[in-house]
Amino acid sequence: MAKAAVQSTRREKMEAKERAILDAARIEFSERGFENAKMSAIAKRAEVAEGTVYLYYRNKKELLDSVVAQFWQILTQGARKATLEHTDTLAKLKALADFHLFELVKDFDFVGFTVRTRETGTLDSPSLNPIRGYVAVFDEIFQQGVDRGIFQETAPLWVIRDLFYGTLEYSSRTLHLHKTRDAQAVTQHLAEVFIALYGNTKTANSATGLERIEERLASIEAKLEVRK
Amino acid sequence: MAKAAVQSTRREKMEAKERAILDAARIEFSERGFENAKMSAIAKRAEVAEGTVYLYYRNKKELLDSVVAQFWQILTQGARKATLEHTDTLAKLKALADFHLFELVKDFDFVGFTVRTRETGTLDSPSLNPIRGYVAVFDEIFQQGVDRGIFQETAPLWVIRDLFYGTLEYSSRTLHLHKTRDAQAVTQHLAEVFIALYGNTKTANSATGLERIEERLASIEAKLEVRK
DNA sequence: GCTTTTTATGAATCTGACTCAATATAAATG
DNA sequence: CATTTATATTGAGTCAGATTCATAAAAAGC
Repeated sequence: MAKAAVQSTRREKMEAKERAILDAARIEFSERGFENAKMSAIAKRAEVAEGTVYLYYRNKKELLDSVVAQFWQILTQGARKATLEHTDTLAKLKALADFHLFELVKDFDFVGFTVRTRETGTLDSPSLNPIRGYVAVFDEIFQQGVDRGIFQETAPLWVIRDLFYGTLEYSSRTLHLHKTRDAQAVTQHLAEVFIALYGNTKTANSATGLERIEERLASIEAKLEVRK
Repeated sequence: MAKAAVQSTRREKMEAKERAILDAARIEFSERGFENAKMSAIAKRAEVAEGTVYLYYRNKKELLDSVVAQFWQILTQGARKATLEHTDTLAKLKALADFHLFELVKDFDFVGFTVRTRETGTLDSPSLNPIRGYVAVFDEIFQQGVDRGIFQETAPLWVIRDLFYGTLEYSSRTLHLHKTRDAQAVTQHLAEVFIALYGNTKTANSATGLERIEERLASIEAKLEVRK
């Protein structure tokens, strides 16, 4: 009994230390960026010796990876929560877009180097997994829309997903640069894109059906044009 | 005369040296990435002493900024060239998308840290100007489409632009990770987005025989699908 | 030619990531 | 509880590489 208690205390101590280092790193990286973040400062913030950091993380880069992974995990939780508050698929999508964009702009400086990590990572890099979990949130919502018959997959899912996240991520940069611009304009527009492009005509009335036909015709014309 | 010749030779020498350093830096950064690029290696490649680099560029970061600026300038030239080969606005847009995506995927590792520079830069950072020049290419094409009456601005231009570049940039990451995926799927889809969303549908038809028309449309779409 | 100004050099400095021999702490054993 | 063994922590020392600066070379001015 006593033995178990001691052991768990030991493990807990180490876990607490690891968490302290990770928290310290997140703060340091956020405040200074990757280059200017000092391992010594992280160690001091976490109240451990410099060498101790290296017992938990192989090097600075790996520490960053862990911080980034944690960031995406927390983001995923938030996205799931924000999304569950709605039942309508389009409302869910809008909520996800709003949440995502808001978070990206809020933690902009931080997200900056999470992106870089993604870039330098290879396909099977473990640092990609949290991001996979995050994009899955979108996939599930869209799939639900298809199941419910209000969306149709007019393009490969990954293409649609990339349009969604790509637009939001890029927009977060411009919104960061131009504080006066309205984030709602982006998500609102994105919602319209989804209605116009993937909205299923079966549920529509005859008046919007006509518009859909015109769009489909235009789309076909474009395909023919491009193919030449 | 002799004096002028000497002066110009001198300036030319310095300009050549500056170019040599910039070229050396571009190669070194491309091959090793920012972190692993060594200033000493850049100096050696440019055949100057290490200290000389610092006469032309304040530090490593500023050297990177210059390389990035050059990159976007060259990209802008290429985009203009690719775009001028078409007269139809939609074809121009498609060409720009294809060019942009192709270049991003090709120089993916390099683009990686150009993005970071953008992120860390402020609104009036000079390193942003080349990117401004680049996005202007899109703006001009879209504006032309509006003038010609085939596009309508259903959202603020910056929102539309961000959707365009955001989708492409994000997709370039996906394409880089999944080599098997087809870039055409992205640009094709993007072209459809533009038709569906911003395409001007002035030419309305009477609502008679709606179902017959829809049947024929489905048939045509199916044929197109098969041809892929 | 000689003086002044500009440009180039690379050894020396400085910073910060990372290592490792020494030390402390906890668990196991008797 | 004392002792041995295993594990965790420390921080001074190493090392790589960016940046500086006293000195030298080259060019311009006179």
